[in-house]
Amino acid sequence: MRHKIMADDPASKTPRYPAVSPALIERWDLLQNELSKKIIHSDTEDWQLTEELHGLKRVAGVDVSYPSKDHDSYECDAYAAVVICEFPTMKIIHKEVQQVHLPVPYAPGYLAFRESEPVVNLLNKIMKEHPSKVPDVLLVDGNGMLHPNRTGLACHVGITTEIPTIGVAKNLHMIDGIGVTRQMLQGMAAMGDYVLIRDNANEILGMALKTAKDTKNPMYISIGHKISLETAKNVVLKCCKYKIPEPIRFADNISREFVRKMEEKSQSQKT
DNA sequence: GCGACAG
DNA sequence: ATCTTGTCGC
Repeated sequence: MRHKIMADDPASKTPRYPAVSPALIERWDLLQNELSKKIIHSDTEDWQLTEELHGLKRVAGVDVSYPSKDHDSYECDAYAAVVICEFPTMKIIHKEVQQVHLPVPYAPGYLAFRESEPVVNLLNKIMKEHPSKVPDVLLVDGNGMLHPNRTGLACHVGITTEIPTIGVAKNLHMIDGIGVTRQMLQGMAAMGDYVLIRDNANEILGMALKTAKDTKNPMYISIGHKISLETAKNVVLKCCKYKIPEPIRFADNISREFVRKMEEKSQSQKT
């Protein structure tokens, strides 16, 4: 059962998010419950068979950045970016950036309905125009199975593109009251240390993973599609030079850069 | 009892 | 997600 979210609470003085209609939320829940049945929780690719990930050639990161003035409105324009890196060197071999229109707001638990379409479109473009550069695995900023309906953004993107995906979140999303306490994280000292996160039925949803030596907070990793959590952890660690895995960090930088340029341009047009 | 909630 | 300065440490 889901917790009530702030956007649905009319008594809230300062709603954190624009309201999404209950009817739409209901449809989204149904869609996610259907999608969750299609998730493949295990390794399906040859490169996933060894600890060294022999045969893994390309890892991509995706991100969407927003203009500061629009980020809290119902719909807005944004920039989506996909950066493909060579594995394991993390050298950028391809990037795609595109201005996109997002027709619905962010609502906790339903990020995919805002961001998955633009991301999938970019990946489709790559498959069509640069088939030799299609990534073997995709790191998605956000959650996979570590999600109220076990179907976060990474699952949506993985199922529609059929590319193995991993959810990589900087913050923990509240699920059925499950939190990660300081107590749970206190043993994590070295890069690669982790704590499994389970739901009330004791099913493993993901993990808190220490991805760099000098970070206080872990990253939250979960599977999206066509990969095991163990392999997902392995991929993420091998992509990390800093706290954020390189492909996501690059995609973040590039999409932000485009937002900045867009804002400068609209500013100069006013004057 | 209230509040917590990926980006 | 975005707004933002300095500051502590290797």
